[in-house]
Amino acid sequence: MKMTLESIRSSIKQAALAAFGKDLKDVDPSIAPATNAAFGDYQTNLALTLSKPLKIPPRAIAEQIVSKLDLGDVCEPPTVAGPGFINLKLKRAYLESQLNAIKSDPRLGVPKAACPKKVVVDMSSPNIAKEMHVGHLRSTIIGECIARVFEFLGHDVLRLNHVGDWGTQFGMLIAQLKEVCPSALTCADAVNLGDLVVFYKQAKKHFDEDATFQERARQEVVRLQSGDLESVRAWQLLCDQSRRAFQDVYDLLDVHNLTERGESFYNPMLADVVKELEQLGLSVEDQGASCVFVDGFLNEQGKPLPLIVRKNDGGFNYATTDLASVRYRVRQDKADELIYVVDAGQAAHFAQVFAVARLAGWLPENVKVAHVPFGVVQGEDGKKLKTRSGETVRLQDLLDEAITAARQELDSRLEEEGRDESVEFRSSVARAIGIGAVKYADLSLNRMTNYVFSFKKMLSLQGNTAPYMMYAYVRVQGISRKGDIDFEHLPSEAKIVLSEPTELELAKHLLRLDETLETVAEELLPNRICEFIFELAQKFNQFYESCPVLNAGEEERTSRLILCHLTARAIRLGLCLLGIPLVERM
RNA sequence: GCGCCCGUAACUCAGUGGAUAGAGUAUCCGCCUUCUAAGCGGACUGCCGUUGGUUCGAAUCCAACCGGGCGCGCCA
Repeated sequence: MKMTLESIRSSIKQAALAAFGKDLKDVDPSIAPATNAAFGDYQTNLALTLSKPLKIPPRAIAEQIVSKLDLGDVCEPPTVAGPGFINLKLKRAYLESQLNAIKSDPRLGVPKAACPKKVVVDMSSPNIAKEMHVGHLRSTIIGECIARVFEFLGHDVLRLNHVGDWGTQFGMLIAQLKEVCPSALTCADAVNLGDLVVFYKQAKKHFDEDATFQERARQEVVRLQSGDLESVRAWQLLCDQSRRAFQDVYDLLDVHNLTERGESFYNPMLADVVKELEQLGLSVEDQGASCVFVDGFLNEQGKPLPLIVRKNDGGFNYATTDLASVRYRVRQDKADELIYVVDAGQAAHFAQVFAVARLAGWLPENVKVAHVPFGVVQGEDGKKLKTRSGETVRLQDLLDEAITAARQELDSRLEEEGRDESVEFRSSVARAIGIGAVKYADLSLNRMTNYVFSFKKMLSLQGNTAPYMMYAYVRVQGISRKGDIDFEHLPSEAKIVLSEPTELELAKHLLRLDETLETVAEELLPNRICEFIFELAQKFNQFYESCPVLNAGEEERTSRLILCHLTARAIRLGLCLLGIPLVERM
């Protein structure tokens, strides 16, 4: 359908040139979807924009453009409305031919990128020896969705997990374990992640209360950082233990190909990052720390705010690591686009890091960089989500609970409908619905807004939810079972014929998939995909309601079967890009 | 104090320069002898936080203010 937009654009532009001459050769034809279906399918407000520079009333401009306009077989004759809108309506025959063209296209008419890019997506980033929580959920699933969209568009995507696996807290933890649970430092599986979290909390308390323990913790940091074999081995065990717990969550969320490159990965580069900044004359010593000052960043006294790249104790911090990551991803990974899916609270930090990276020349102008921020997940009280007792909610528990709730819902519905289904069926459907509901509830909102986490809402199976989408898909599969239809092997000469209004609506929507995905890749907003498939599911249900499929006359029957199949494929693709599982029956 | 984000229907949210501002939920009224009613149709609901400004045109851009969230020099 991109072809459609392109061809309309160029037609409008040619008409404008023909009517008003070469001054308009750089004009943007500003084609937009119609604001109201009654006006047609697309509109342009070009005449209103041109009125002032041309000193001609907009309506007259619109009429002159229309008189020169040749839209061939694509649109009905254009009309001028209101103050000077030009309304365009796609021809039925054109829609039919477009659908006939995409029905045998595995990509549903979405072209691959002409210039594939290397895209690095920084996502998830949990901390070793800590539980994953809802903040990681957002980063993980938003990042995964963005990664899948770029991949589908033909780009080369590298998903990176910037885990928190380094820093002073490990000294604390190791010192504590030496005292209370030395086996954890020498053998695998002596403790699980839950135990580690407890030890971590003990360590923190101990650290705050006991000066001699503080000293021991610091020595452990030094030993670890100097590469002491025993310390490194202990650290690796801790990391492995956490990694296994993370993997359970990733499996549940269907996240794969996530390359772990934690903070420790960048250790060997940090000194050089700082050195290069010095050589470039970008950093200065201030209160014993090495700092880079960039215009426009101020602290609470209104004084210039530094980006500290080496602390006064000689150690490096996360700014150094993040700078190293930018440099490495451009130099070694040869990235064309860097995406950091990190909560909105880090916006200032990333702005500063990117600014310094630009100054240092590590981020050339042709490399795009984007911090993809997202809002906080709140509890019913409007504060950051916590359990009743004030603890962080474990992501694993949250997902388990969603599956359990979905299972209860399913069981009671099956009983109501008098259906007898196997345990395997029940668990796999409950899992798909539970996980799908949590993901969809998150991805369907604009990622910038904070949202209130509510099982009741996200598992409610009505409205703009994953199950609604799954249900539309299941309905199509139901047709296939009932009519013994093999969608993959419909007669190749079969043609789409559109007659009913709901068929036309569904057809037009199906043809807008590529515009949608292009927008998602530009704006990095997964909720646009949700919006697209939600409207698709709605239009399908309307069609399903008013157009019999299996009982229709022969030409219509096959045409509608194709329409059903295209819808199912589009929903499947949309959900797949969102990372949401699908079921054939539910 | 400074910076960033947010403020749209009773509720949860779409909507970043165009025509009468849209969905879902909730509420109410209809529709199952016909492919799964987790559905469809209809009704109801709005000083788009406030006040100014820019513009032919503003929920959208600018300024100030009010209310909420987050961040702001050695944690990451």
